[in-house]
Amino acid sequence: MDVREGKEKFIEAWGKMATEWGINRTMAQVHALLLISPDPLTADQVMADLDISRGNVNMNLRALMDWGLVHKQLKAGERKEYFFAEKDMWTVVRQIIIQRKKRELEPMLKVLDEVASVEENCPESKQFNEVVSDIRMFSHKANQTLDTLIKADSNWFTNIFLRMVR
Amino acid sequence: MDVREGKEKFIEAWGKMATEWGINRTMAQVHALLLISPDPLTADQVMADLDISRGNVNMNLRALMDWGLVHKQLKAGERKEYFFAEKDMWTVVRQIIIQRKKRELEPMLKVLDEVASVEENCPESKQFNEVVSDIRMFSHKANQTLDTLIKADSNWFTNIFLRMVR
DNA sequence: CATTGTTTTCAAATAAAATTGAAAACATTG
DNA sequence: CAATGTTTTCAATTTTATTTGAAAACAATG
Repeated sequence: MDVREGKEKFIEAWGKMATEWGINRTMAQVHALLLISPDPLTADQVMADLDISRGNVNMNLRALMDWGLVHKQLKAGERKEYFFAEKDMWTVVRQIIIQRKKRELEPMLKVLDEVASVEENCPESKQFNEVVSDIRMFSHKANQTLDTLIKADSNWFTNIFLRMVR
Repeated sequence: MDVREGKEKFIEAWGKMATEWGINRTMAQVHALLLISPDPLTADQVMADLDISRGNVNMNLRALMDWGLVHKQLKAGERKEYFFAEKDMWTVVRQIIIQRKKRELEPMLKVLDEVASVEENCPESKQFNEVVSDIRMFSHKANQTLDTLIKADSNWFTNIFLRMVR
């Protein structure tokens, strides 16, 4: 297979997977493009490569920087801004965990904690409390585990994987 | 807090979280409603409780059954069909892992394996192969780990959590 | 401080996804 | 097998999310 075909397939698959995980397809494609590019790219290059508008590129590059997955690089003597993606996969995954945890898991935990104070005086409230308590414990455990994961280094992560499949 | 308020908050939060994970909000709300209901519900009850159309209820109930999160119950002497959700959280999570792995991770692995055969003859293809190889290894490891998780029982899962945060 | 190159913004347009509702299909019953 | 209760389907509609593109803002340069 040649690089061009490989790149296309990869960018397409990365974008498709993203939509299944609630992430904008184009944002993921910009990310994929930068991931596999050996050098930083300008907004114009991304525009041309993915055939999308300047505004779209700008918005998605900013979003990717918010997620900590892409960084800006300024080249001496040039006015254009260059962008490159974090390439180390463990750092990428860690960054995604940090952001999704903060944006999604933590607000959910807050709601679960609030909602755990329902008084129990009928079958309806009994079932409700049981399920909420179950999900709540589960989520708090997941939260702790993710905190540990975030602090861990790449090797430790690999070790956990190995330990789990053993 | 009273049950009504608790239920509403929970259903809303569950639906919101779902959209952030690429799952239809209504599907998640139907799931939430059945999760916290002490008894199986008919399509009509779901319709009334969530104030959505019959067609919508039908489609989402079928989708939830596809995911293995909801089951049908037939009551003797009644023509209506009743639906109830799997309540055990570990089973719910396992079911979601099984389905998402099959629908998303495995196709992605297939693409990564295909695309790993790019010949390496320029900086572009070198960078491409490095990134793909990295993601590929990572994903295969994740896949193995998930297989182990799926086979594991609830206690084993708890133990892993505990082991990881220790 | 005007010119030029570049980035950012955001209202409007477009595209994608979800929902409705009425008709059709199906199933049970007498 | 007609009447009735129930589920399923799907074209049309509505809602939501994404994208565009042109104007405004910004920044560097002479």
